[in-house]
Amino acid sequence: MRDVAVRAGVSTMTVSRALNEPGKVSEDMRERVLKAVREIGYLPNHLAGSLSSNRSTTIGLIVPSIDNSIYTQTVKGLSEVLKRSGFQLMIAESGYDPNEEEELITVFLSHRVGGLVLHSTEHTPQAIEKIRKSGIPVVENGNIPKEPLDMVVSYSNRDASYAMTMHLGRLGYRKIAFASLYSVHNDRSQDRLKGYLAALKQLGHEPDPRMVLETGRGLAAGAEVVARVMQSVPEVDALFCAGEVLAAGALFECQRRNWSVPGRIALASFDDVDLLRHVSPSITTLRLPRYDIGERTARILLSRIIDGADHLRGSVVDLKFEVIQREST
Amino acid sequence: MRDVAVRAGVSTMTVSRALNEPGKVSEDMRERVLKAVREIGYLPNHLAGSLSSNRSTTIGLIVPSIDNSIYTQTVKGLSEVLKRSGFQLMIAESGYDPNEEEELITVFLSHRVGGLVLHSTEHTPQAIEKIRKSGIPVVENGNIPKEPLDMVVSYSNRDASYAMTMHLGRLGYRKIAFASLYSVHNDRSQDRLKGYLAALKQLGHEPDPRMVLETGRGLAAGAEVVARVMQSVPEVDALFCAGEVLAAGALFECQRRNWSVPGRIALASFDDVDLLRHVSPSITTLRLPRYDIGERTARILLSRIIDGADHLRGSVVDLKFEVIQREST
DNA sequence: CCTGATTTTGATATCGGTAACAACAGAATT
DNA sequence: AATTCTGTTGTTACCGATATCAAAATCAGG
Repeated sequence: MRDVAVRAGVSTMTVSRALNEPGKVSEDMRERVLKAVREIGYLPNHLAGSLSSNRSTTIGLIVPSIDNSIYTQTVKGLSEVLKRSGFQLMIAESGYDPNEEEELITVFLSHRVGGLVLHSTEHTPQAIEKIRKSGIPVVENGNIPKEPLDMVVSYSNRDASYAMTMHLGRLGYRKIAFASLYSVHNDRSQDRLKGYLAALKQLGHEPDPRMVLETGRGLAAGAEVVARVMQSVPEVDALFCAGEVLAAGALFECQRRNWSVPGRIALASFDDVDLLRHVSPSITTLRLPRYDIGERTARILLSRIIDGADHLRGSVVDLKFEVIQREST
Repeated sequence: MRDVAVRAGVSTMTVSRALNEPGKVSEDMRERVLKAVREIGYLPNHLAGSLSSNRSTTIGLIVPSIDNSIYTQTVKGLSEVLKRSGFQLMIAESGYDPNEEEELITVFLSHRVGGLVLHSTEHTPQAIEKIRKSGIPVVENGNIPKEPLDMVVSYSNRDASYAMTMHLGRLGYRKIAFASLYSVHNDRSQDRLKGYLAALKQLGHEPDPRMVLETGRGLAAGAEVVARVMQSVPEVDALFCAGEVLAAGALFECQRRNWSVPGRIALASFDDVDLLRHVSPSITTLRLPRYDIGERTARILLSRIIDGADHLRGSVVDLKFEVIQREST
């Protein structure tokens, strides 16, 4: 930058202003500086800028697992909005482990990120303490927690699960089984279970532990889960797979075993992934606002950082979801 | 840091050393500093550190599209290795646009990343110039380009496509159609086509423009493409879908139309995604070293950055792939 | 116990910018 | 014409660390 200043015959301060606050510099001065910048091929040093101004255009994002197709839409929404404002995204994965998350939060704070996006809503006390102390804005967006850290942009896992279970009940299914991902350190799973149980109660169905299952991710897990429940509770007439592509895996297994869907057993899913629409029978599912979550998260974060919109502190955005009735129920 | 130094009754330099070069500081001194760090809850400022030392622990990654399941495995491999060495990942998406890529490269260079990972292998001359000038190590990993920018960790799209086409030929298919993603600004697609054509030549088949198709991403695109080729070339007996889940989409379409697979038409795919294994018939495909690419990329980059392994400059790592024969061919 | 070698610690400049305020010019006000 | 205001540019200090070299402390050998 010194070089640019010399070449343009001005002070570094003027160069800085010409580049970052064009309004505060005269027209021809700006021209002169930009010319020098071009001639020298000058690249501003963002580290120095952030350090000096104590402002950062980097946002830290922590997801449980990068290779989970579910989050990618949210990341895309985040990324697109942030990019438009010249912000960068630093991404790391916590592996569903709060301690690991804490570690990553520490690293991100060290990097002086301007904001933090956490998919998980379960954090260690130390992590919470550190974030509080740092004072940077945070958005949680995997769920709507009881005690938000700061801001929240999400849908309610409990409500969505409740809605789908009620939907199945209204369609006349009497023995509705429920499968979710493992619920340790995963309050999304826990809340989905709560929604399911609340709906059963509302429907007047008796909950049956044999019809509440947990499993891993992937098509194989879905296959396993439908086989397990058919075996232990033959009279089951519907299975709500509250996780990723479990329902598709279940469907493939049903086809292999010649269990008609939805005749013998109905299947419902969580999340509107492409696959569920294209199998036959197509699978009833919930459409969740994955992309919107990312977009809104970015917007609200930018408002806080750029506009200093302090009234947004602690705000909770509960985005809507939708039950999509298809052939499998 | 000043606070820590005061509290421990030493200079900031000693604090810095105690934290970053423990070997250069006496045992009890280190203890005293660490104690002060804990008491104060001191978080090092990474920006200041990088600025001062002119070293960076941030790696920039540019992928064409974040929501592409194909890349997530690679990102995971990268992420895991980098995390272990205390490096961070900055991710952005170029939207398959070299100009956008150039812009992002500029931003990353401004952030003084320690290394760059590019999935695309097509860059603007200015982008190349800037990277050269910056002197940071770069890895390309979407393909093996003719003229690498620096290092390459990838598999050969051409070779993989060739291998699958030859596989189909050896199985006895005579009319092998080929579908890929749009090839503008996508040399992966272009190379896959080259591999296909080379194999046809080798097999002594006549290439037929009606059997070479391009389409978008997703299951619907796969469905469309199989319908299109069956319509225009009824005697086609195999379709090699060289992109993502196209083959699965094609399979679903075949099932809807009652075209038996592989009886009426055989299907082959690119990339070993879970889905292809679980449909029936299961789909013949290529297993590509997606995770390994990320891992190796990270390793080679770290060698260059940490160990200054200059002999690695310009090295090309061609990772192996594998044809997986399944029921669909 | 002294000398020279080796650690260990500290002082100072610097990395590349921006904040805050000062200086100056020309325009507007009186 | 003197005064005030406004807009533009410059000066200086500092952001929070590390590099570099100097100083002090420790150690070994004679």
